[in-house]
Order: sequence, then C-alpha cells, then structure tokens
Amino acid sequence: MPPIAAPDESPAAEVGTIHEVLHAIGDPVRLEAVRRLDQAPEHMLPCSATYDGVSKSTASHHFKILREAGLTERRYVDGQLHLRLRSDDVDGRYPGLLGAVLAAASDTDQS
Amino acid sequence: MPPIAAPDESPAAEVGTIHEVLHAIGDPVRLEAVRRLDQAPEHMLPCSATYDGVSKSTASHHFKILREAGLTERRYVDGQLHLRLRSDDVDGRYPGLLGAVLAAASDTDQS
DNA sequence: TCACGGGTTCGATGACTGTCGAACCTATCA
DNA sequence: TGATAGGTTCGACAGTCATCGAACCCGTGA
Repeated sequence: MPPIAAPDESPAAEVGTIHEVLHAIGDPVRLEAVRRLDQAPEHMLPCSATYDGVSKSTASHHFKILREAGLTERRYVDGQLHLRLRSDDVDGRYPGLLGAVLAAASDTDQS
Repeated sequence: MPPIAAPDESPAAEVGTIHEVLHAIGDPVRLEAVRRLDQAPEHMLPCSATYDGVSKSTASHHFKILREAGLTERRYVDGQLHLRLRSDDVDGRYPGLLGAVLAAASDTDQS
C-alpha cells in the first residue's frame, strides 16, 4: 500500500523560516528524530521509531513542532502513522543545511 | 594595533556540540549577530555593532552564549572590545553548517 | 461492536530563558 | 584623577517550553 497522506495534511505546510527551522532542530529529541528519518528508507519511519526516552505525549508534542516548521509530514503506511522527512523541500529552501546538520548529528551519535 | 585577545580568552573555547551550536544560533538576536560578523572585515566587529533592539545587558548575555558555544571570541582592537566569528574553527568542525545557515539568514534579511 | 495499539490533546508543572535596570568593571582620554 | 564609553554581572521577572499522565481519538482486526 503506498503512503497515504494523513487526513489533515494535504497540502503539506511550507518550510518555515530559518528561525523556525533552527528552533525545531535545536532540541536534542527533535534533532535525533530528524536524524533517524534521514537514514531511513524513503526518509520515513513509524512515529514510535523516531524517539527514545520520552513519553508518547512528549513525542507527539515534538512531532507537531517538526511538522509546523515544515520539516516533516505524516503518512499512513500499512495502516500505521509514519513520519516522513521532507528533505527535498527543506534542501530546496535552505541548500546544504540539513546535510551539514545531520552530518554533525551523526558524528556526535557515533562518538 | 593588531587584535589583542581579551584577558580571559586565551586559549579560545572549543567549538561546542552540535546541540550547543544549534541552540546558540537558534535565537534571532544571536543569529543576527553571527550574520553581521560573517559579513564584516576579518569577521570582526565592535560588540555594539552586532545588535539592535535589545539592551546592553541582554546583548552581553547573548555574547556569552555565543562565546561559550565556541562560535565567537573577544578581541581588543584600538582599545575597543570586538567580537570575532570563528568561522574557520566552526567550519572545520561542522563543514558547511555556517555557510548554509548564514545563506538562509541573509535571504531572510533581504526579504 | 469491542478491544487494542498507536498517536493526539489538554491541563498542570517545574525548569529554562530572554529581558531589563542597577551596580559594577575596563580601557581610554583630558 | 575623574569622567566617559562600552561591556559585564547580578537579581528579578515574565514568558516560554519540555515534560508528564489522563482522557481522548483513529485505524484496524477479531
């Protein structure tokens, strides 16, 4: 079954301002979610696979921030809600930003 | 007179973690300061030339955050305290990050 | 239809953070 | 030496924000 947009998510939000984007990835939990999405097939993961160490409700709050900053969107895959990183859109708006941030975040993760 | 390090600033701090750096530039006042420094000769400006719209004490608080994240250092030039952006060090640690962030910040500034 | 897994919203809370003015510090100059 | 410009530290404060559990919502399957 191909990815289906979540009900309230067509069309996707615009990529936010640089301030919004930096604020969104400036939180460690959110940066980690973005990093995992970036490394996942089709940049997509079930929500629950994007975080550890916080509660479901805290995670949900973080998802909202990422979504509203235009970094992610929601998709139903096989009946389960996934997050997809909109790296194409973000890269179009801020060339090189995600790459540099994620390279740094991955270095940190491996150290 | 060549730039002299401020008294408590030899050696310069290390460039901080990606979390620290993103947090530092995630504030609009601080991002603007970094943007101005990036565009200044030798990436250096008098402190007072790096901000508008906040008080001296607030600015000083922001300078401290930038400095402790390893993004800037202090220098006396002609008897006046300047800030210098350590773009070489930051670029060495996080290649492409500053460039992408500042390109985005400059786009925003010109719009 | 009911149960369940998975995610969202709400309200509360404590921690964090940007902000300011006052007092202070530093370098410079008359 | 005293004054000044420019920056720092301190304390206070209001607003923000990450966090949580409870209640709720949604999609799915028995």
